[in-house]
Amino acid sequence: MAHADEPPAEVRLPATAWAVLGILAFGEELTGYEVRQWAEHILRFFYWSPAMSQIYSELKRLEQVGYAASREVSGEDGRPRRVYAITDAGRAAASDWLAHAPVEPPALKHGPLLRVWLGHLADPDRLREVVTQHRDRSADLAAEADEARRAAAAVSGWAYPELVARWAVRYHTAERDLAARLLDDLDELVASGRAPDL
Amino acid sequence: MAHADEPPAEVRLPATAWAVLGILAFGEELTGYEVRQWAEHILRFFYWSPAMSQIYSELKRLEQVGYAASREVSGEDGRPRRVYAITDAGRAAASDWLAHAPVEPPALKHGPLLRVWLGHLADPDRLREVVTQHRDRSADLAAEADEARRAAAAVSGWAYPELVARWAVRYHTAERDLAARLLDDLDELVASGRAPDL
DNA sequence: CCAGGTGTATTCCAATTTGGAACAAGTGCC
DNA sequence: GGCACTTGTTCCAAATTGGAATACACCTGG
Repeated sequence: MAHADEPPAEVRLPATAWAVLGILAFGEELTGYEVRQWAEHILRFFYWSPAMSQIYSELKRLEQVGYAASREVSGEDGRPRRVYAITDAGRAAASDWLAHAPVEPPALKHGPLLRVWLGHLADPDRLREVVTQHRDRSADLAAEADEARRAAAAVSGWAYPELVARWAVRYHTAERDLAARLLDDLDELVASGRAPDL
Repeated sequence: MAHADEPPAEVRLPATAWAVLGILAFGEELTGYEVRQWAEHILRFFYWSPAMSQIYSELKRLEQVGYAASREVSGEDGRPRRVYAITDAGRAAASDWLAHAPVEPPALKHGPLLRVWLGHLADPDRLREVVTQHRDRSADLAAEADEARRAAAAVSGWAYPELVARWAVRYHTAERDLAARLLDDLDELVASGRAPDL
């Protein structure tokens, strides 16, 4: 039987919660809104952007379990806002999670590829359009990731985010190239006449 | 005011529903269980594997809106099972979706990278371990995708799935290489002594 | 000075999606 | 005959998402 003075059974949190706590772990006091902006800035290159509503509810949960603390402050405009900061317990829990939690494999939902997979139901020109769009979007993302990388490089203590941003540049560049090659394969398929009709 | 003989307002379905309908669109009558297996086989390389429960509920919904039809048959073992097939309306709706629905950008949740991003909270050896694991898993996935590619190549009419499988091989190979480079960057960071402490 | 747009900040809700367990019945192995 | 495994299906609670709604402050133009 478990006795009472064991370390409190680790609270099991979804990855999203850790991502939010991770943002706080960079040390600033942030509002939910600002957490959202950080997520948009960096996280989005490798980890979807959670909905506002989810960020706010995660912050509340983090506070409930003692990993974050909030206080009400009034901004320059006099409006009250609630800022959150990570606690020591939160930092410890995050470290523990990093050290011990099993790592989920990357989850990918690739809309453009799903379309190609069902290519037999579509017009070849439409497929080209879908893949072209994806290629261009990937190129844009790579450029944006590179800006994020430069921004991270300018901040001391952001060596890891910089590394991740460098990875993100390469990732989205690879996506661009993969899309370009897919486009070639698509053209070749159509040219060869082996494309199943719709 | 809309009049009654317009084409029925397109039912708005989540992408998952289209993926399931897409599996049926390859023409076979399948049980929910078999749909699941197909998803495991191919879809997983570029589109998460939905939960069993979700597949069954999507099938029911597809039947409700008339995109799929089911009948009860008894298998070789005499047990009753419900098989689903796509209808003409379903095929038309899928084509229409392919042709007109806006394409969601790929959604990625990269657990391993999230860990690296929070590297300042972790032991460098642990980070190496996480990334190494990811690199090896990617290599495995690339090999498995290559098998799927060969399987698809053997079936006539599967030109598009084959194309997608080829893309998947390249994608997971790229992931493997990206992980390897990240590992190098990690080592370099630690060697340079610029790694923020935990 | 008031309307309207934009940025900050937060909350609420319905629908989606997930994970997991539970149930059931056949098959193959020892 | 017992046991594990595969096929096949259902149910439920929880997590997650998206979207809209609500404020208030600031700025711009008429």
